[in-house]
Amino acid sequence: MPARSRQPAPRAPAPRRPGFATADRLHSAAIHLLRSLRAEDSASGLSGPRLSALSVVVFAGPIAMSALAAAEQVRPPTMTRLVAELERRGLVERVRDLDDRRGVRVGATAKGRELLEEGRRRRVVRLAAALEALPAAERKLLARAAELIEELVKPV
Amino acid sequence: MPARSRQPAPRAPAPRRPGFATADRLHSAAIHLLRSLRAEDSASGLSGPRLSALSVVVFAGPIAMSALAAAEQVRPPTMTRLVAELERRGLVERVRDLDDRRGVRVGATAKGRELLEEGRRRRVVRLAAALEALPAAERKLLARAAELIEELVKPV
DNA sequence: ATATTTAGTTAGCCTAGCTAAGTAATACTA
DNA sequence: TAGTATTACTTAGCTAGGCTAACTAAATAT
Repeated sequence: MPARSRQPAPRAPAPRRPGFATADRLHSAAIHLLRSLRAEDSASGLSGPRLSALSVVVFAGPIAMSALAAAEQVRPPTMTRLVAELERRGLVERVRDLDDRRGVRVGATAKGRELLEEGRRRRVVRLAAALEALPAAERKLLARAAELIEELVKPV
Repeated sequence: MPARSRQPAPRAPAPRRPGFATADRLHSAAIHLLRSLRAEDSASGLSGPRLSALSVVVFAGPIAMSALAAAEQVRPPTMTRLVAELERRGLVERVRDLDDRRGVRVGATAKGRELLEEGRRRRVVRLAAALEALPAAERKLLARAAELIEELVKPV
């Protein structure tokens, strides 16, 4: 389904499976949650794909182009271009791999790391602020829900 | 933060607010959940933006171009092009507004409605299948979490 | 030594976003 | 009521981000 649809999807006419209605609600909630946080990203000055690629570089340390492309689910030429732009902005560095000189290792610069951390903090702080309005029990419930979702998704 | 990052974001070094850690986990979980379902969309033969626009047309009935653009958070010219393509494929129809003949009403065709419903069903069925592996109590917890999230997000 | 495979890049195409400018219809106002 | 301003949408033309195909260089296998 569309990652950016504005309205909740029309409810299923006949939920044939036990978890169908729950799945539908959870799905919509995830869409709406991420949409509401996305607004924070514009402050970074990076587009979604660039920010996403940077986050993998920061998280996964110096990483090969091919691995980075796979992580971002794009083809190598797309990643070549994204990394070229991040490098131009001084957010990442490309270093020839000494063991295999066909290869390249992409690593984050201090500037790249800082930019990413600020952006992530903005998103999460915004969500955390909303969570503070909830009773502790409901925050707890959401934390547990997050765990369950990660487990559901992991094997897929 | 990037909507499509592959890994969980690095954990916060010092969660200064009560809900910070929960916010961080929930945020990652939502990203991972939607990413895992996105694979189902390719079966529709429509790109994300086209599918998303179609879903609004199906859900919000015959709708003005400007309203559709606003719903999708894009500018009118972008929507003109998306709708032109959906129309070419026989998924929507554009009808001149009789009351205000500057305007256009975009409505879904039967074909468009069917295509959308199939796609949504694929996504939700996939998630529902995963949910069935959980005890009823945990499914219940997730349903409640979805409600809480919708409320958190609504006023934003 | 040569052939094959692998890692990345370059070239060139399409889709999706944008702004600016144009057209046609409506609404205001003097 | 003539004329101006506003509104709804489209067209033109730009950039970014996705793709495949084809190239270069290095490593590996025969």
